[in-house]
Amino acid sequence: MRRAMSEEEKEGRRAEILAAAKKVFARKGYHATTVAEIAKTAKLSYGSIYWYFDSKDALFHELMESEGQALRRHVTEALATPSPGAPDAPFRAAVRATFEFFESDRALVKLLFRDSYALGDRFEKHLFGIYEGFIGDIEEIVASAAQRGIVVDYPPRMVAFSVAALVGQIAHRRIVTDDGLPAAVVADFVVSLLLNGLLPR
Amino acid sequence: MRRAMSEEEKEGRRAEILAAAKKVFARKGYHATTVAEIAKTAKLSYGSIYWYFDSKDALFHELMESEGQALRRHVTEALATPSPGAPDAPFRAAVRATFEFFESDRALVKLLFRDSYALGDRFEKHLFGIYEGFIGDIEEIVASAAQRGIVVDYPPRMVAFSVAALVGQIAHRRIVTDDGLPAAVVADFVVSLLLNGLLPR
Amino acid sequence: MRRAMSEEEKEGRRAEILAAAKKVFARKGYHATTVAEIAKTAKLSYGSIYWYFDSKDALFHELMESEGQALRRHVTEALATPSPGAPDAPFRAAVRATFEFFESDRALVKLLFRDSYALGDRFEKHLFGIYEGFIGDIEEIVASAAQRGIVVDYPPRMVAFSVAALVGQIAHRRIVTDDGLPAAVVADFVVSLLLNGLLPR
Amino acid sequence: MRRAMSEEEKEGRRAEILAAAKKVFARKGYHATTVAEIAKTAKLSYGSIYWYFDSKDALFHELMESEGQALRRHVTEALATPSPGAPDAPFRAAVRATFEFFESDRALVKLLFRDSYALGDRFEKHLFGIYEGFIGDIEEIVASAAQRGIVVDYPPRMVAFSVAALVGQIAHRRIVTDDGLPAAVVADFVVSLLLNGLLPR
DNA sequence: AATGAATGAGGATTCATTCAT
DNA sequence: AATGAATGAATCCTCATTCAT
Repeated sequence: MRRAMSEEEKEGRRAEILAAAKKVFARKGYHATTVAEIAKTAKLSYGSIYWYFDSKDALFHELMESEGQALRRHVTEALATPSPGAPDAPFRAAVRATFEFFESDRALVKLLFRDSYALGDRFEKHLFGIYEGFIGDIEEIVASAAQRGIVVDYPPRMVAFSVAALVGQIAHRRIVTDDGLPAAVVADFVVSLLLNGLLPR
Repeated sequence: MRRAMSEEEKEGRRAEILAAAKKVFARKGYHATTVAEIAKTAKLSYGSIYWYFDSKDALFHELMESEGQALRRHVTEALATPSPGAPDAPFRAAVRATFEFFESDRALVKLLFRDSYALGDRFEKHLFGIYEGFIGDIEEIVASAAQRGIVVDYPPRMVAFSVAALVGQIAHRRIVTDDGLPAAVVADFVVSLLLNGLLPR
Repeated sequence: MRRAMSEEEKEGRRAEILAAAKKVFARKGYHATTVAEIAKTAKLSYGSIYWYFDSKDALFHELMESEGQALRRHVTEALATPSPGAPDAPFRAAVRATFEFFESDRALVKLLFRDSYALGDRFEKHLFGIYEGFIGDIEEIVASAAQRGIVVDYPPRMVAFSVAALVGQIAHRRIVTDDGLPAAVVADFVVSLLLNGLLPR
Repeated sequence: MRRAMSEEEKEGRRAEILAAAKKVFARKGYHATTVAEIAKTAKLSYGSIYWYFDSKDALFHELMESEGQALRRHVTEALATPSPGAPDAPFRAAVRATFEFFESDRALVKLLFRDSYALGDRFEKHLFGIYEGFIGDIEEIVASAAQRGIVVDYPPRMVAFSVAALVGQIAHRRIVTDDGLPAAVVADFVVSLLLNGLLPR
């Protein structure tokens, strides 16, 4: 009989499984991923996954949740760094930070912009919970910018969603098709499109 | 029907099946859709589907193909209608036509912006064939606008993709979450964001 | 409305279908052969087979029957030709005729020595009806030879079966694997083995 | 059993499944046998078969392989036993051993001389690998006998095949039709036919 | 805690056969 | 007589989940 695992140990194991799952989901997509392969990648045996997670579904949900949080954390941190100069600087920084985060983590992009669609109704609600948190972060920036007249006066939630969607889609496309463009050019383009598009003329 | 069918009749039956499949796929998503349910929706028996299509996969591919073509046809037609006034009018018209087409066919949106991810590698290549056709149409407009100095000078394919992606994502979001906004407002917003974003200042 | 077919016409059609079936069964084996392919090979439409035959099974049975009769006819004719000389001449002739018939009709061999096993119990009884007829023909020769002291005194039915089986198996093997031997050598071998084996010392 | 199995235990379970499969295949033939029935016979649930074997096909292949090996082992052992007396004794012993093995295992005979034809091209190559091994064993005996002038000088592979085919066919016939003969008489007959047939006069 | 054998529901696909025309 | 669309039973295989050890 083995001794009880401490909470941290258990959390550590969970994190390992989540990391393995992320890798496999990203490579194969939700449906083509089997629990067996996640276990194998996590160097765990077949059924042990179920000691840490209730189901494949639950594992996926939790993965999405944690990835969503990581994304938010990253963007929030980027914004906390004071950006000098122009009044549109925070906005610019947020867009750039998001894009760069996506560029640095292709598996995340696959998860958010491909696999998140895999579960249909079963996930849609939950996904939107996560995603909406992120959108909400951006919304705040947008709203405050709008108040100061820096951004056109459209429903801020929609504006925020547009930002997230555009950055995400472009990042995803770059993974699937090779556009041959340097990341910097694409980042400039996205920032420029959104800034120009949203700043009042 | 148990007699020889003319080519048109046969095509008609195929179209019925495609329509049924579209309905079911849109409601449930690719994986949750069973061939049995498509058959039932098409008021056909199980195996008859296989008289008209080689497999569930093939049926899905063909559906995507035909939906992609319908989309392109719609946008192309909207552009053919001469739009009076400002030089950015064709561009504006294209964006609006796309958005309106999406608004008018929610199942199409589900198919293009959710189920198209369902097949993973098995479909990615084919999907991009279809989708890229559509992107290519937009690219032409963008490129010609860029030449005339109406649009900022960014890689036109990326610009085109951004347009398609943004319109699609916003339309999709409206289906999944109720944003409570009138279609006209959203259409204005999209057009404005893209036009302002892409026009040189 | 078409005029009634004469009996001969109908028989002709049946024969065409049987010929087509023989070709396809021989190429693919019973189970891998679909009724559709038989119809296609016979240049007939899908369901028409069922106007001439009750089922795939019945078609196969009838085919085997007619092939079995052809085989018997051939061997009987060969024996009717008076063979001069040695008293073992008729026996020799029968073996040779059988082998040559097999060499000349590879599809027949596939049918008799491969596909006849395909139906399991469903066919075993019937097959043995056919096959036993052929064995019976040989048995007569064997029995009369035995009476005249030309052949060893073993149960004639078993002797007859051995002859048929050996010739058949060797012919079959030549089709499946290329033994590189001229037919004449193989024929000599078979005749020699059987004759020596069965003649009293 | 829901605990880790040792390698031997696992092999044991595989062997149980193979035994169950042998029984069912022999009774029904390859195509009429369902995986469900094999599972039931092995007192396992449906999907468990797939824990041990990749497919029905693979199971069948492996079964044939192991049966082929058992056959060869048996004949080889019989030959290893020194047989006294006449120089043709080893040959006589081999034929007898083969026949007796067939008599003692009717399922084996069904498998080798009926079901081996069931898979068509999909199996022909593999079957011949197995069968040819067996033929090869006999060939060696034949070739050495031929060198010593004990056996007529015909292509030894063909001679070997003839031996195997004749013994097999006769054994198979005895299973399907009741010839009413004691095994000893049939064994004598086969040995006598082959020996006389193959010894030089 | 961990293992991996066992389970069985679920779903795609094939194809002989039927039958309206 | 002939057609070929329609039917649906039959079966293989996958894989999430359970559970004895």
